[in-house]
Formats: sequence, C-alpha cells, structure tokens
Amino acid sequence: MLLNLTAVYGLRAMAVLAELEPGESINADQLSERTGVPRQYLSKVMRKLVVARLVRGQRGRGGGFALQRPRSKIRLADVLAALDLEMKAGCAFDFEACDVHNPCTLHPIWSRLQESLATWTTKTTMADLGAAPKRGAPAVASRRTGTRRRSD
Amino acid sequence: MLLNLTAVYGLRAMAVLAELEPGESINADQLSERTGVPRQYLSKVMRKLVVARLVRGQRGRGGGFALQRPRSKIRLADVLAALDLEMKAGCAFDFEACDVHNPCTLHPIWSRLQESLATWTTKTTMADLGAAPKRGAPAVASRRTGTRRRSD
DNA sequence: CTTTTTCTGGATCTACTTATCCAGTTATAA
DNA sequence: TTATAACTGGATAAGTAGATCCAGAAAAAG
Repeated sequence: MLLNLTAVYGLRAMAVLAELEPGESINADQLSERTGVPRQYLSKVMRKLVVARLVRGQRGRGGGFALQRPRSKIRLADVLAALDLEMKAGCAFDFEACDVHNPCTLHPIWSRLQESLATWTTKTTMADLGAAPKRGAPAVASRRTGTRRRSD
Repeated sequence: MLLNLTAVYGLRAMAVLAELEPGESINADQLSERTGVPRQYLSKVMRKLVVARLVRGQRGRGGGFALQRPRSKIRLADVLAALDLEMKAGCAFDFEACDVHNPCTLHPIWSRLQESLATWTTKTTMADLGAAPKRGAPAVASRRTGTRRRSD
C-alpha cells in the first residue's frame, strides 16, 4: 500500500464528509459504519483532521463531524499533511545531504516523481473526488491481522 | 518517505553491489560500512535479496555478496518485490472490490499513478543507477530515534 | 583436521502503528 | 437542572517493523 492505514481511514472519512449537504453533519458511529473504520480509532483519526482545521467536531446532541470549509477549498495535500503523511519525502536512499548539487544516483528521476505527486495532491481537492465509495458493493478489505478468523 | 526503511537499505546495498567489478564480492561488514545500514539488520535484508536470487551470498573465507546477474538484468521492480514492497498496491481507500467496473472515487487517477510507478520500476535496472552514492559527501541520514518521522 | 572467515537463522528487544477501554467534557433538549 | 447525546483524551494492549544478540553451518586455508 502506498499510504498507511491511518491515512486511508482519514481519506475514507473525508470522502463521506464531502458528500454531506451544507449544514449537515454525521456522528462517529455512523461514520464508522459507513467507512468501515473501527469506531474508537476513527475518533483518533478525526481528531487530527479537527486539529488541522479541516473538520469541525461538534459535541452534544445533534453534534458530529462536518467539513470546516467547502470541499473545493480542501486539498488532498492538506488532508495527507493532517494525517502526518510526508508527501515531500526525501532522497530514495534516505541520504540527508542529497540535493541538486550533490545528488544521489536516483535523485533526478526520484525528485521528478515526488514533484508530480506533490503537484497532484495540491491540485486535487475534495471536490474532485466526486461521490464517496459506497459500502457494500466495493466491500471493505478485510484486514487479516493473523488472529482474524471467519465466523461460521 | 515513499519507501520503508528496509527497502531503502536494500536499495543502498544493491547500489553498492552494482559497482563491483565482475567476480568481485563484498562482505557484510564492509557493506554495512559503505551503506550505513546496521550490520545485523543488513544481513536480514540481504537474505531477502539472496532468496529472491538477485544476490549471491557466499559463505566462508573470501565470501560475501555479489549480484547474481548483470546489473542490466536486475530491474528496480525485482529489488522492491524482493523487499516485500507492493508496488502494484491497491485502491487508495483500501477497498478490495474496487476495480475498473466498480471503481472508487480516486480510482482513475490513482491507478494511473500506480501504473506509471510500475512502468518506471520495470523499465529501470540497476545499470541505470550509475554509481552508488558515496558516503561522506551525501552523508547518511543520522537515525536518531526521536527525530524521525515515519510514513510511506 | 583444525582454525578462521563469513553467511544463516532463531530468539529477543524496542519503537511505532493500530486498536480498544473508559472516564471526562460539552452541548442540546425537556 | 437533569438526562442524554456525542466528541475528547488518557491509558493500555496488540501487532509489526526495525534492530540486536548469539549460536550455528559452510567454505577456504593451512
């Protein structure tokens, strides 16, 4: 997987939030239901998005989560950054002092790759994602952790 | 980082091996020295490359590691696969049943991204890497435990 | 055959990610 | 003000990647 699970969870949640009507919100239980993300862990992920001011977390009756800004103002890069995903990354060999003037072997092609990635994530917004994937048809991947057993 | 540390270590090692004269080999101590990869962990990484038949691991006096095939016959994709890095990966939302006929929201752009990655890693061989980065000038990133940020 | 070199492989340790538990806080409605 | 809904946040557990330790096993040299 190109992204870690936390990032994937966050993306799923954001995709659902992006579908809500303006003013509408969704609580953690329903969000967990719709995204297939474990309820408690989802809360932790959502917190990151709230702290990053991408999402509003409203407590109390009728509360829940909603986007802070219009979809079109939330870039994929913002979301990934909020989820601690370094998209700028570094040298393919993880050499610190690697740069244009002192390039490692992979530097030219690697930096081009990363730039196109960076460009893409800053150009793409939540509005570009269209509808969030529905549960049911595209089933949530079962994340076999070793102890998981299919129930009979 | 786009790659995990094990993959980075493996790449560094392969880059060094690719520089050896035909018939020459290098032992784990020297390889650790040159790549900045912890000696013992390097052995584990090298084992994966040996098992994948990219590298020959010769025991006893004068033994060490060397490429099994000419550099030009070892693709980046082979190396990454040997190091358990899934380059094909899956859907951005980690939905299992996501495909062309039942695509998730990110599917079109995500799959294009992954394909260009896959194409690149199968077209690039160890011969294309040129010389391995030298230690000293492009210094090895110091791996102080607190400072580090992990992500793919 | 013994010694030395060097890779192999199991066991263990640590840090980080993912997951769960549960008590707290805030907001709404009656 | 009370009850209830719902997010917040600390503590903790489980799982995996990264790292280390150390006892083999194999190959070469003497």
